[in-house]
Amino acid sequence: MEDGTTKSATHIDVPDPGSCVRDTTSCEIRDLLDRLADKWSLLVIELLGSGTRRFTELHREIDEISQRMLTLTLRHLERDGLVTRTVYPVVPPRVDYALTDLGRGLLVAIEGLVTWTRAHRDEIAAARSGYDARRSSSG
Amino acid sequence: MEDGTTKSATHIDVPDPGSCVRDTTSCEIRDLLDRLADKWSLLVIELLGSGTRRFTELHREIDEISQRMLTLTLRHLERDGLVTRTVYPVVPPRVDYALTDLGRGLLVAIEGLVTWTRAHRDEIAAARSGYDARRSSSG
DNA sequence: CAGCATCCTTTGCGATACTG
DNA sequence: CAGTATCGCAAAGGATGCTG
Repeated sequence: MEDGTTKSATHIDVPDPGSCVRDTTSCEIRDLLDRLADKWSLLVIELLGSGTRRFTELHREIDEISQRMLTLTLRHLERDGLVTRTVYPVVPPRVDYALTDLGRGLLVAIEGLVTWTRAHRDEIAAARSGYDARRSSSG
Repeated sequence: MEDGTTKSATHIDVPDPGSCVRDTTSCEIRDLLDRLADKWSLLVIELLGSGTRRFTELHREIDEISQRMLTLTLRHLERDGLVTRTVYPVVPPRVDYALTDLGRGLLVAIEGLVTWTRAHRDEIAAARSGYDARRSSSG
């Protein structure tokens, strides 16, 4: 368990996600998803976008997250070079998390999507209602 | 199983994803993830970005996808108003899928992320190598 | 061709208890 | 405070077989 060869389910062992062979769009999207398409990464990035946080601060701000998933998410982001982890050798321990330049660049791209979502929420809701109505009434 | 009340695991029954109560960023991100953060949605949207496709064409172009997941993904996107599904009453059957205007708008936002990913692949790969090296050599 | 239904495996995640 | 280790469940997704 000391090296990366052994697969561990829960320990802080961040395996190489979908190392994609060919250089297709499919690959890039898979890459993107591996990095962001989990339950918490985007949210953590967004929060860190407004400034450095300690572990517990993040935990409080999200609070539906378990410490396990917060740790896992942060390690994942750290590994990808999106956030920095700074440990202060004090008691009680203090660890700060912040976005890197790379992470801030990604945040910008993410904001584009968030903005789009915000702008088109109603249209999507309407589409859903229409779809559901259509298939429950007749077919 | 005829209406939407019964939860079915595999049938084409697209339940309301995370209907979020409060109107926070957290909510919007959850919404965004519910729509895009599965294994195939982004890829399908990208493909349809270059033109209408039939079911089988999509299946061929992705080909690691199962028909089940392709169907599920398309229904999901259709329900959200991102793609249209056009059935031609011919034998053998023919069904065309295409992006809606809404879907094309989303595609633009997605392209931003894909572009970012493409531009920073190397940095991320380097960050990973560094991280892994650091933690396997000393700590 | 374009699905639907069923079974089964895998993965993600939460809950909980423990530690430097 | 900031984690780590283990357990267990639920949801996602794959494989296969059947149908109009």
